[in-house]
Amino acid sequence: MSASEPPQPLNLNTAALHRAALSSLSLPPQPPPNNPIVPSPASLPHSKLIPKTRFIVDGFKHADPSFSVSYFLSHFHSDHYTGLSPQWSKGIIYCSSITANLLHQILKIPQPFIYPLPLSQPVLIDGSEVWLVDANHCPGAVQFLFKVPVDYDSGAGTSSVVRFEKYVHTGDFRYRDEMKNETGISEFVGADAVFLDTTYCNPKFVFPSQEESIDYVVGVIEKLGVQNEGVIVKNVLFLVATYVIGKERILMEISRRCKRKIHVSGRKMAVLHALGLGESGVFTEDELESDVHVVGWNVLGETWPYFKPNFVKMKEIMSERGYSKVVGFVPTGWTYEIKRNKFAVRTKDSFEIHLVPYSEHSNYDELREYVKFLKPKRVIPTVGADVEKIDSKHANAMQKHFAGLVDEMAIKQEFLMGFRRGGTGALDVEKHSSFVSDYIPDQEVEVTYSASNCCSDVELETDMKSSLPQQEHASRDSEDMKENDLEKSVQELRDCLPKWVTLCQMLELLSGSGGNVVEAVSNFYEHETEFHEQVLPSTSISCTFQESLDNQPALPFESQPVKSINLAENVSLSQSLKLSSPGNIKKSGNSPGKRKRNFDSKGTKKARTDSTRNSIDSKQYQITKFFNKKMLVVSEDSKVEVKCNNFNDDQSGFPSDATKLYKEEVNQFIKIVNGGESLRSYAVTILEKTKGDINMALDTYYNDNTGTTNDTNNNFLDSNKLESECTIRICSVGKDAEISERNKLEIKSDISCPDLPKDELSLNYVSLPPERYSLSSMVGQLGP
DNA sequence: GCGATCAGCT
DNA sequence: CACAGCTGATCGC
Repeated sequence: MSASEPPQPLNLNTAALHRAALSSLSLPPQPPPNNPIVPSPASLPHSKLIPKTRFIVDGFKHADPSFSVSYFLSHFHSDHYTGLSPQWSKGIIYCSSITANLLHQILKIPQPFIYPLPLSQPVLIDGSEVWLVDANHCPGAVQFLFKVPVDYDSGAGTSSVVRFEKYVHTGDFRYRDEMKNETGISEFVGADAVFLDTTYCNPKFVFPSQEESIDYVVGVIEKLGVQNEGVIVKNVLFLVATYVIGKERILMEISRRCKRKIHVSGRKMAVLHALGLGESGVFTEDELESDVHVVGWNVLGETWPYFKPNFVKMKEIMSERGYSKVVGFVPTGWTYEIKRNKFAVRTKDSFEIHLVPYSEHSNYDELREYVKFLKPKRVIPTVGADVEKIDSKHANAMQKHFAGLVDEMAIKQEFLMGFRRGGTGALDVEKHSSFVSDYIPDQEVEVTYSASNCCSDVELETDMKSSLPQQEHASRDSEDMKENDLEKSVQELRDCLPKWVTLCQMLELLSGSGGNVVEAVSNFYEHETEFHEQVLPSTSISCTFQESLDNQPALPFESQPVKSINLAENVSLSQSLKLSSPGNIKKSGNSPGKRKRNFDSKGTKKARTDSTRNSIDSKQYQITKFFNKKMLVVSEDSKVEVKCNNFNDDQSGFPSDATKLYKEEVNQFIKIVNGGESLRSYAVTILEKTKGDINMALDTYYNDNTGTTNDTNNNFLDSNKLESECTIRICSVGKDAEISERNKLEIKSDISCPDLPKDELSLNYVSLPPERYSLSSMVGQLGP
C-alpha cells in the first residue's frame, strides 16, 4: 500500500462486497440482502444498531444477513466479537487494520469478509460517511463516527430534503484530550447520540492516569531489579499479569525504561506479531533472556470479587524458573485502595504482588469531559447491567450523569417539533420497520409523559410556556408534580447518587433544582466534594448498611409506573406500551432464555450456591437501598411500625460469633483497607452485616468511611438523630449558602407529605412513615 | 455433526 | 451486574 491519499473517499457497497466474498469462497449467494421489509433481529440490543442504518457494531451474536451484512468491530476483545468464528459468512466486518490482522491470524476469519479501514479518514459505506478514530483502548481499538443521510418529508408535498444524523460509537475507550483534535471529530459535536462505554461511569471508580501506574511499576522494578545486576543466577523474577490483547503499553514501557526484554509465551508472541510488535526486539520467547515474564491474567490470583493472591502458584513458578524472590504486578481496572492514594501490595514470604490500577476504560471525569465536548442529544450506554433492556434503569441513571452536558435544548425542541410534525423527529428509532404505526393518537399522551422524565415537568413546562399560548400552559396543573413526585424523585436520586448522600442533601438538591432530578444530579456532581464534606462530621449517621432484612420479600418500591421510560433512550412506543403491564415491572436477574440445566444436576457446586445467594442479596440490596435504614412494615391491622434495619435486633448474631465466623474475611478486610487492629471491631460489625461479603463491606467502607468510623455504635441509625441531623444540616446549609427566606419557604411548600400508597401491593412496604417524608416537621424547627 | 452454552480454569 | 479469555463437556437441534 502506498501512502498516496485518495482524492475521493472510498465508496463501498457492502452488499456487493459480501456477494464477492461469498463467491470467492464458493459459498452460495445469500437471498435478498437489505430487504426493506425485514426488521432488525429482536434480540439485537439497540446500543449495537446505528439508527436509520443497518450498521451493527460489535453485534455478531445476533447477526442476520437478511437484515444486515454491514458489521463493525470496534476492537479485538471476545465480549465484543462473540459470534464470530472461522465459519463466519454473514457479512462484511469493518474494523481497523490491526483488528483485521487479529481476526484473520488469531480467529481465522476468512479474509474476504474482513475489510480494514484507515484511521482518521472519511469512508463512504452504503451512503453513510464513516470515520474510524483511535479509542485509546487496546491495540487496534477504534471509535466509529457515522454521518447518516436521512430523507424526510418536509411536509410540503413531494420534495424530500436530505439532512444528516450523526452518531458516535465509542466502542470501549479511554478518553484523552487529544481526541478533541481528531480529524473530523468537530463535525460530530452536537451528534444525535453518543453510544458510550459506561464501564466506569460512576464516581466511585477512581483511578490514576496510565502514566502514574507505569511510573510505579517501573519504579518497583528499578528498585528491586538491582539485585539481579551482575549475578549469574538471577535473584528476583518479575511477573506481569496481562490478558491476550491490552495493556501492552506497560510492557513496552518496562522494556524501554528498565532496559530489559520481556518474556512472553509463544501464543502471546503470535498476538504481538499480529499487532506489529513482534519484531520490535522488546519481546522474547527465551525465558533466560529476561527477568520480566508475562503471565496469564489470573495466574497471580483471582481478582473477583476481591483480590485473592495465589502465592502457591507463584512459588511453583519461582522454583521452575530458578529464582529466589518473585514480584508480581496485577494491572487491574481499578482498586479500592487507590482512594487511599497508594498502590496496594500483598506480601508473603519472598513474594510480593502489586495491584496496579491501570484502566483502558474512561473514568467518570473523562466520560463527562467527552460528553461535555460532544454535546450530544443523547447518551446511550453500551455497557452495564441491562443495556439490552429498553427500560433499563441503568440507562436512566447514566443519562442523569450527563445532565447539563448533553444538548437538552435540542432534545426538547425536537420533541416539540415532533408534535407539530406528527412525530417523525430525530428521536424516532427505526427499531421496527413498522415503527410508523406506533404513532397512533392514543399514544401521544404517553409520549408526553415519557418526555417528562428527560426534561423535567418543570423544565418542559417552561419550554411550553414560551412556545404555547399562555392558557394552554395554565392548564397544566403544577400542583400535581409537587406531591406525588417527591418520593419518586428521591428514589431516583438514591439510584444515581453515592450512598453517603443524606436524605437532607437530596431534598436540598431537589429544592434547588425546582424538583428537577436531572438538574439535581448534575448539580450534585458539580459540587460533590462540598457535599461530601458536609457529611464528614456525621458520617456514621448517614452511612448506609442497606442490605435487606432477611426473609423480606423482594418487591417493595418497584411500583414504578410506565413513566420511568425515558424518551431519550430510543424507546419505540410499542415497546413502552408493553412495559405498562404490571407483569413486566419485576425483573429477574436471569434472562428467561437461560438454561435451567443446573436444577437437576446434583453436582451443583458450593460456589455456585453462594453466588446465587449473593446475587439475591445484591438484588435486595438494590431494592432496599431507598431510605436504606428503615423499612416500614404495615401490619395486617394497618398499624404502622418502624422496623429498624439494625443488627442489634438480631438475637442470633452476637459479635463473638461473628468474630469467629468471619475471621478470615475480617483479616482480609483489614488487609485490603490497610487498616490496623483498631479497625477490627468495625470490620467484624460490617462483615456481620454483609454476611461475610467482603466486597459489599468494602463498598460500604469506601463509600462511607471518612477515617473516623471506628465506633460501631455510630453506625446505626437512630431516627431521632436523623431528624436532628437533618435539622442541623438544613440550618447550617441555609446559613452558609445563604439560602434566602424565600428558598426556605420553597422547601416548606415543595416538600409535603405524599399520599399514602393506594394499592395493596405497596401498602405492605413503605419506605418511611409519612411524617418522615415531610420536611415540614424538620424545616419547622428552623425557627424564625 | 454443528453451534450455543456452561463449568472450570488460567 | 463488576477489567478477558480459553477449553472441553454437554445440550439441543
